[in-house]
Amino acid sequence: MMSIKDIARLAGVSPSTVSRVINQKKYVKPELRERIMAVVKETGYVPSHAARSMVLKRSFTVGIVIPYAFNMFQRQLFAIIERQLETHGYHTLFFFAKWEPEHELHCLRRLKSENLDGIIMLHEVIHPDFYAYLAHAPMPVVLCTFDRGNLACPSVHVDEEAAARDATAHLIGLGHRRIGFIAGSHFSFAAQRASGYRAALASASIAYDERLVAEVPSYIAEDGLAGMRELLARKPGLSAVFATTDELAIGAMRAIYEAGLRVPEDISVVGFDDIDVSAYLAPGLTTVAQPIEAIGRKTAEVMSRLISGEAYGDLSAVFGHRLVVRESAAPPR
Amino acid sequence: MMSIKDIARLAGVSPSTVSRVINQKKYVKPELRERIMAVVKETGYVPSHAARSMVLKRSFTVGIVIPYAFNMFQRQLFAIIERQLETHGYHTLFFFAKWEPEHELHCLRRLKSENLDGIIMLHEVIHPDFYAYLAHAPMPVVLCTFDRGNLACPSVHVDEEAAARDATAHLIGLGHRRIGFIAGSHFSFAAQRASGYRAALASASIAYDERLVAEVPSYIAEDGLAGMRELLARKPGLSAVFATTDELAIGAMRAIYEAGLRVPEDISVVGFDDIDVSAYLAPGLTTVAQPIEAIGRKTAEVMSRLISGEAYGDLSAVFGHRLVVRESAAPPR
DNA sequence: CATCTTTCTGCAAACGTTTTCAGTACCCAT
DNA sequence: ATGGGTACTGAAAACGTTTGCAGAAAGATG
Repeated sequence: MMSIKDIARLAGVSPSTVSRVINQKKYVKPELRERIMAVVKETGYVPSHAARSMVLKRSFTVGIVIPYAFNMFQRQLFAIIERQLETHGYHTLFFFAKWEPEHELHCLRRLKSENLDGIIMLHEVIHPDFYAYLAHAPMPVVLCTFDRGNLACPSVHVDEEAAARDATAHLIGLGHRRIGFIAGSHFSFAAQRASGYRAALASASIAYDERLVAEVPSYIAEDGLAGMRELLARKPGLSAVFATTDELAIGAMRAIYEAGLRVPEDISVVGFDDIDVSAYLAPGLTTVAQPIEAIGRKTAEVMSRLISGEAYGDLSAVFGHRLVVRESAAPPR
Repeated sequence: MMSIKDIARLAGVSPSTVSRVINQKKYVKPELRERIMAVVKETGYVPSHAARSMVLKRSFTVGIVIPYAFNMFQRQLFAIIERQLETHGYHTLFFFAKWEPEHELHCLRRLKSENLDGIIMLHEVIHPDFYAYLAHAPMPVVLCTFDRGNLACPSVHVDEEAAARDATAHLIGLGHRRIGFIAGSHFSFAAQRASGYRAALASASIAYDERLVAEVPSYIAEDGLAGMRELLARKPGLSAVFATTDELAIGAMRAIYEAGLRVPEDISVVGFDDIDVSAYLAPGLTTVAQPIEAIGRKTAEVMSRLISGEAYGDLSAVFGHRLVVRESAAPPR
């Protein structure tokens, strides 16, 4: 590949001058500038990122750690963050982390090797070494969609518990009393949504019944299908179900359909996240929407400010949620 | 950050020796090796990717160009490719390209700057400069999900036209005669699927009627909704519709639902891609499945072999498709 | 005409690695 | 003792950039 020396040779100048032209520094004779630019255009020369990042000791790149099996909410979110970071002048490097300590270590190694300008965690990890690194990382760290008390970095998220409470309360308000719950695992948002579910029941003086709860290992529609099948098999006489994510809700709706029942006539369904497809289902999925665009923008903005040297101060943000009422939840018959 | 010199100093050896230990070369006294490894462990030192890639003139990284607004099929596919590349020992760098020539140029610049070991195109581009670069790129290029005659690189894909023909023929076989089509744009797969639709009609001696065709700008459910609404508004008396992608089909199903009609009783729907969610819709979406796992594996394998120096020979692969019959298509009433 | 800026350019060092080369120390066979 | 491997180690160059420094040329000021 062409290097800056080749360009210098072709233009009959020194590499320093070429560098100055490329980086738009002052003090280069217009005539030379033009001649060099012409050579650059013609050869299609682009400076090596590696060399550049080595001498500048920064890469203009933000690393973003996301779950290997990201769900659609996360998919939308990281696309937004990527776009926003680009407008702030940063590239984005993705690190897919499996839910396995050793793979996380592998990720961590790469993370360290890339001398990033910042790290966005869109994913909670298991390995303590990972958190230990984040706590003392030489670059800013921002947590997105979750919080972690013992980590002193800003975090951007919604009040998951309150949101789940509202979703459940919506079903209660419609007159439901026997409300199933498809619970997720691993991540703190799952626990928070679960406790929102319980809190809503409690404030309506409805006893918590564990026969109404199915815990599933992951967040894909398949798990929602399995979870709902199990719930139906237990015959706890439920008239509604709240799922930890929209994808689980979609699977649950399928299970209800396969059981020969109808949504919402026989069983109401409420999800969480308001992923793109939820509005296009038939019936449309009632769900609680996170302000995904705002979360993504804020995350990128906070990161950008931290990189520019702003203090950690309190850049955290907790956004409000919004119940999106569609057709999948109705009063019980 | 810690550099190899720091490790050398701490272990009381020269950087060369540390390098040899890290890269598991022979000829290092076991005692030294241990001492150095201990320091590496303790400090959490990881070699700089930039410095490494500069001197080795390779980055062990494959770039993958995907559409900015990737659909769910592409999302599944790039996750598979990423996973496979990892097993081959390569990292993956994502380049999101918008459907705009200038943004493609921006991508191209980054692509050049990263001294990649290979490039996988999961996305067709517009700008001729981009193709010009690919044609003479100093690293292997593999096209995935599309082909391009004038580019001498391997490509991995299905026979889009045959697949679309089968999908349409399925509807014809069920007895449909007035079959709508929601056509996509930009990409060659859209044109190929469209010609498959026409070919199926032709072999059943059904006249092509452009009032049955709605062209949409993108591939999200929203476009399927709009396209189907338009088709219904034209009142061409259709009893079935074939959509260029599953996401368009989902939007179309929603439009049918909103019109107070039912799938498949009033209108049958067939999609293309078999994305994850299609199996969980109610009714399940009849669609044509691409062997996504095989496509992803093959793409990564071909890339890996090319990087290892294998000749371009004929590494291309055309995979077969499979019609997945679910409940969204039935005989007309 | 001398001096001082200002504008411009190139040399050389630095960034963090890998690898060639030259060397040292040791062992073994002459 | 001499020679020749073999096992090991470090100095130094190289990769492609940026930038501080020095110096040159030109213009401005006294």
